[in-house]
This record gives sequence, structure tokens and C-alpha cells, in this order.
Amino acid sequence: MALSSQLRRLLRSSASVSSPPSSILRATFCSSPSSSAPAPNPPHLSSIIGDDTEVSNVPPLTTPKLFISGLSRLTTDEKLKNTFAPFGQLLEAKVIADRISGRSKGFGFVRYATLEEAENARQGMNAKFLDGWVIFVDPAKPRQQKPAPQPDTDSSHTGFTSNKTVGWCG
DNA sequence: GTTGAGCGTT
Repeated sequence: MALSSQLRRLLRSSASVSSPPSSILRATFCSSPSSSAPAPNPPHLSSIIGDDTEVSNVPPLTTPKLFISGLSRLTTDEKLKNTFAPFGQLLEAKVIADRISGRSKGFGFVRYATLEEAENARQGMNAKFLDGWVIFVDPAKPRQQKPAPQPDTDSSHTGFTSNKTVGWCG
């Protein structure tokens, strides 16, 4: 069954999904009654505890491209597109599949026109169900650039190719 | 025929 493996996957990343009990964190900040501590730099508790912002404060996205992970292997591009379409204008929606086997790798990318749409889709579809699997929406990292910039064609015009292997005297 | 870590074929 897919549920068991999904549960295992959820257990792995439970740190970023489950909201930790705030009572424990607040208890940590309770200063001990021992007044021996001079506390030369009293911090503003309001800035530490914060408002209602949970520990996983969602920072604004810096890219309209989103990385969708946890996809079902049956989920395809269109399903992804239809799922993320209501959140904004999709410029791209693709499920990455292995070119050899042709099957999905279980993750994909969606790109919106603006950051707001991406933010909306992220907060709307993160840790939600798609094809029976819990998907995760995260900002995508810039794709691998071109590997070989090819600075110049060396050893083409000089003719100085060290063909002879340098043999170590050792 | 699916068994699950992670960032793409152009």
C-alpha cells in the first residue's frame, strides 16, 4: 500500500509539518526565580515570543517557481496543472519523469506569473492531498546552469599538447 | 505493477 510508505515519509519530515506545542517553548523563556542573574541586557520578550506567529513563520517567496514534492507516481503534468491552476496564472507546470522509464520521479515544478500567486498556491496546497499523497510545496532552487562554459578551444592552435605522460620518478 | 530522496528533458 502506498499509505504505509507515505506515513514513513511523513515521519521523516514531521519536523517541518507538525506544529510543535508552543507551551514548551514558552516555558523555556520563563526566567528562573533566582534573582542572582543581573541580566544586563533584558531582551524584549515580545520580540522573542513574537505574536501569534508560529515557529514555522512563512517567509515571503523570492521566486515564483515552486518545487512540488511528494507527488504520486501516477500524477502527471495535467493533474499538477489542474491542481495549481486556481491559485494563479500558471506559466509552467511539469512533473519530472525519468526519461528512460518514462515514469514520474515523484516531484515537479510549477511557476506562476507573480510571487503572490506562488505564495497563495504554496499556502494553499502545502501538505495537502493530491492523488492520495501528501504533497509539499516549497520554493524551487535555480536549476543547474550549463555545466561546460567551454572557455576556449585549448590545444587547438598551439599544438603544445603534452601527449607524453609525465612519469613520476618515484 | 508503485513502494519513495529529492530540484528538471528543453
